[in-house]
Amino acid sequence: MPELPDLEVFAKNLDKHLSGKKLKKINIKNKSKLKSSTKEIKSAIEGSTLKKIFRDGKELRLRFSNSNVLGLHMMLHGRLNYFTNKNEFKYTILELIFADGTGLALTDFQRNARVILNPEPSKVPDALSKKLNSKYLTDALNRNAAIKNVLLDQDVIRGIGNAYADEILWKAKISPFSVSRQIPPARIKVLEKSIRQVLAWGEKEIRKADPDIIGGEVRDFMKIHNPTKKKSPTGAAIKKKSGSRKTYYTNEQVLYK
DNA sequence: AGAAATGTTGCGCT
DNA sequence: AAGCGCAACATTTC
Repeated sequence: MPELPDLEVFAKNLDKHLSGKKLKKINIKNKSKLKSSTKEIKSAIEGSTLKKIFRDGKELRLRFSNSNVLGLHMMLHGRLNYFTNKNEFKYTILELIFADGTGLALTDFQRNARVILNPEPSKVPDALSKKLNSKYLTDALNRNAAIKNVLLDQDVIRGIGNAYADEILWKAKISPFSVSRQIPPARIKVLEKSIRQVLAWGEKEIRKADPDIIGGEVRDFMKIHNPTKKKSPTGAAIKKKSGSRKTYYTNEQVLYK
């Protein structure tokens, strides 16, 4: 269940481990969520050398020497696993086998992880991109939706998920239920900073906890979106609101409405 | 042992 | 008619 900081660490670790290797074979074990045909994917990248693995929004991308790109979206439960010789993981969606024998398997017990050949470039800024400046945010927030929903909207900003949205809003001292249009300009600037700071902090904490991680999750360092904590670092009681996703917040956050 | 978790899509209600 | 909330996806982990 990775969010942006997790994916950022995975991408860097995978890149270090796999870049420069030649892809010998790709086996697609589950086609249910596939947009392109197996044949198209195989002919696009088999025999090509992996140049770079990076993150874009909530996707991992593998770019090959012939410029073809394989996008991987983990959805809720997808994970990546290395193997040698034989892939014995359950729920495999696809496996990549490199010329030196290294294997990488994408697994998902829910079978929702997605594989996309040559994903369309998006105009929506990534949460860590420079295009996400105060002007963009001010325009994007000019609507009546709750601010948390705006942060989670991948058509507004790509990469923020449920847990980090709570952390970001606590840091910015904005209630998740604030009407985004009512947030004053000075607060929007604080929000902009908080997005970058919280995501960078998450990445650092994940790497500290598990330097070589390429799958799964590290969450226990979270200050607010954390079921084991009762109080924020500044001593306010953490409240929870259930919905389709749980929201954690405190009274330290101002409700603009 | 039952609830909670995570992202996206699509639908229905207001 | 924008915005919200819910169900579904299916299993693991606590």
